[in-house]
Amino acid sequence: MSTSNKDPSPDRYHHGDLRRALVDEALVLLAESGDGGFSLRELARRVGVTANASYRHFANKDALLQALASEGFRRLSAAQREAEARAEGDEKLLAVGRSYIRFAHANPALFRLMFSVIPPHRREDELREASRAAFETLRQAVSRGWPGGEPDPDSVTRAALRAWALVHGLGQLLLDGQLDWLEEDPLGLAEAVLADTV
Amino acid sequence: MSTSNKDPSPDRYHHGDLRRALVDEALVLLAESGDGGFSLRELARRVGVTANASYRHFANKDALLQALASEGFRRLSAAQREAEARAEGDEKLLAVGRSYIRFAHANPALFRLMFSVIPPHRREDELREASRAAFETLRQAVSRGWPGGEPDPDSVTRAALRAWALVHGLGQLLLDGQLDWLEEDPLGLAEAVLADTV
DNA sequence: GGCTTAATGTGTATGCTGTGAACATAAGAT
DNA sequence: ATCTTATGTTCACAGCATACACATTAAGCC
Repeated sequence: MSTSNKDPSPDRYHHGDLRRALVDEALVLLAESGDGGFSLRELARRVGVTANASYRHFANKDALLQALASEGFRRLSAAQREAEARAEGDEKLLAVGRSYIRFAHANPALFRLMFSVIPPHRREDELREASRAAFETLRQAVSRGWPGGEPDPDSVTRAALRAWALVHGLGQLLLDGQLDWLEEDPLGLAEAVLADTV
Repeated sequence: MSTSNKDPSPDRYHHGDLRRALVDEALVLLAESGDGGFSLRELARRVGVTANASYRHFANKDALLQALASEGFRRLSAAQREAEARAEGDEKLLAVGRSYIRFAHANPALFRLMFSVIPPHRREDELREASRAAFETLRQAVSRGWPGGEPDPDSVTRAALRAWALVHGLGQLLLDGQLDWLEEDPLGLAEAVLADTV
């Protein structure tokens, strides 16, 4: 399992696949630092390269963050699809909502990056597409869970929006620590409120 | 309209009431800068004082932010009470929810500061009390809107949590720009989804 | 009035950050 | 072998939070 397809010897001037190494380590660093303490310099230090080396692969810090956020949306989308596939009948939509909350809980800094740090109007192509696909996954789940036949597309969108707002609110409260005050564990509380509502 | 109760002449070494001046201008600066671009130095520049002067009144940047967040919770609480008082009968609870969303919309950076920038476990006394009071306001509204008589306190708390999650999610999506894609104005869309749900 | 003392603002310095420009080195094509 | 392009390094700069020593002012006491 070498870090590159060219099996480079150590201590060479050129890294091999610095771009991938940066993204991989950035996901780790982001998880460790909360999104405040994430710096390009610290990232470069960890990868074992100069602070400015990353500028050969990303125009600036924001471009790196866009790549991370895109990766996040792809993983969220995958998690939602798996949850829907695994659950049975009426439980499917609830399972999709739960997977959203769990994703937030498992990846707090990445979640914030995806939704709050980079607002939609600053998304570049890759990120725009990845986020669109993630919402579409949710919308499809809502559509397939529709009671009775052949729903009107606008109604589906509206319902998906409503479902999104709920799980997003729960996820946000959860990872802002707004739910840790009682004996219950916060994640469990969030999931219980979701189950109550749906 | 002097800046102090002592009516100081201009250009004096001592400011008069620097602490209040800092808080007031900080709220303006916060609104202008989004919460990323808020710096103590810029704030000091605007108030016409050295960067370090603020350290006589606040231990550090975080202490200043705590004061701002506390002020935010007091205003949110007041907005919710007014909304409840102004509305009629069944509309009361919906009006409270709407006021929450409107507060977020009108004060995006302050809202983020209150809920995301300073997590509950880092709140100092003043802020802890102010935030507690704001949630209590919402809880009371839910309690008074209860159908039938004498609700069980735990049920009320659970229902308040559910209502909170919904309006918080809508507010968050709204001010993250996640709702500006269609013809409709985002605030209107958020309020419509709220009205659908309640 | 004249003195002391505490409150408050200033100056200077440190170590972090993102990022631009010039340069060095390596890899590939001809 | 030489030229070109990709990639990493060095140096430089401005802005940030913040610590420390100092200057200035206001307030209390005689």
